[in-house]
Amino acid sequence: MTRTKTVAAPATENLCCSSLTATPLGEAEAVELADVLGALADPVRLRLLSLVAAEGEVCSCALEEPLGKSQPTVSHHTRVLAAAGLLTGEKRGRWMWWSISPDRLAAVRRALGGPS
Amino acid sequence: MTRTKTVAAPATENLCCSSLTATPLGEAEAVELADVLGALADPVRLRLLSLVAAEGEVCSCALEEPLGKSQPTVSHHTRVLAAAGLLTGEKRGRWMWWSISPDRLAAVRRALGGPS
DNA sequence: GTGTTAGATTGATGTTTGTCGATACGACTC
DNA sequence: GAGTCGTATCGACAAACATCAATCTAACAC
Repeated sequence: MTRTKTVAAPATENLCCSSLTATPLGEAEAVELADVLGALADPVRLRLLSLVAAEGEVCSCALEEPLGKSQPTVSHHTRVLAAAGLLTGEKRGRWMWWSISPDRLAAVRRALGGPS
Repeated sequence: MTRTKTVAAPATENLCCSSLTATPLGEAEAVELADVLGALADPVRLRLLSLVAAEGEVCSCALEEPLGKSQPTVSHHTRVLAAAGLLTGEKRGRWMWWSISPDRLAAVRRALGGPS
């Protein structure tokens, strides 16, 4: 009956109150923000995010070819992005469907000194 | 007579036209953006940027203590940030003064899907 | 049940990165 | 000139990371 299971909890970070350009960043906040930015700081993951954003929702199997990476590598990258809260995965039958978490990306922009 | 010398060219990247949420990101654009994000994806560098942003202009020597890092390490991080175009250095006498390049940070936010 | 397929996990490997001690360079003072 | 002080660079080392082949798991079809 094609069960549905949501996966990859949005990590424990909240990323809510820090801003580069505002008050001096605390150690813990810096580590949090660096983690998310680290998830973004890879060309393959950026293109992956971009593909998902363009389609709205993408199956894992539809990522290997445009990215030119092996299946384990794609799985690794989706995992990293999901752990950073940037991607949300939902398993439907045999397929894993990914969509982006727009709030999370907005939080990163805000932490980078964007409009609150 | 205390010469002034500007240092650290803003790198060759322009980072002008790419946006994660718009059209699919090309390989080259992804690498460019990943480079800048990689420069940001470090807790020490984030705190360094934050310190500079708070003060407006900071001497290298005033960074070692609040960051808790050795002089070569601080020099390494300022170099990485300057190479990414996020920091601008100006040597005045024996001291190196750093300030942030706000345009660059704004470009990163835009590339991350912010308002154009 | 068997076979097939999509995805995750494991293990290994080569590369990159953060860190610091030692040293070299440049600007100043005397 | 000699000495001092702030930075940059070099070399080394450990930790983190991207990648893929091999394997395991889960969901289907028959």
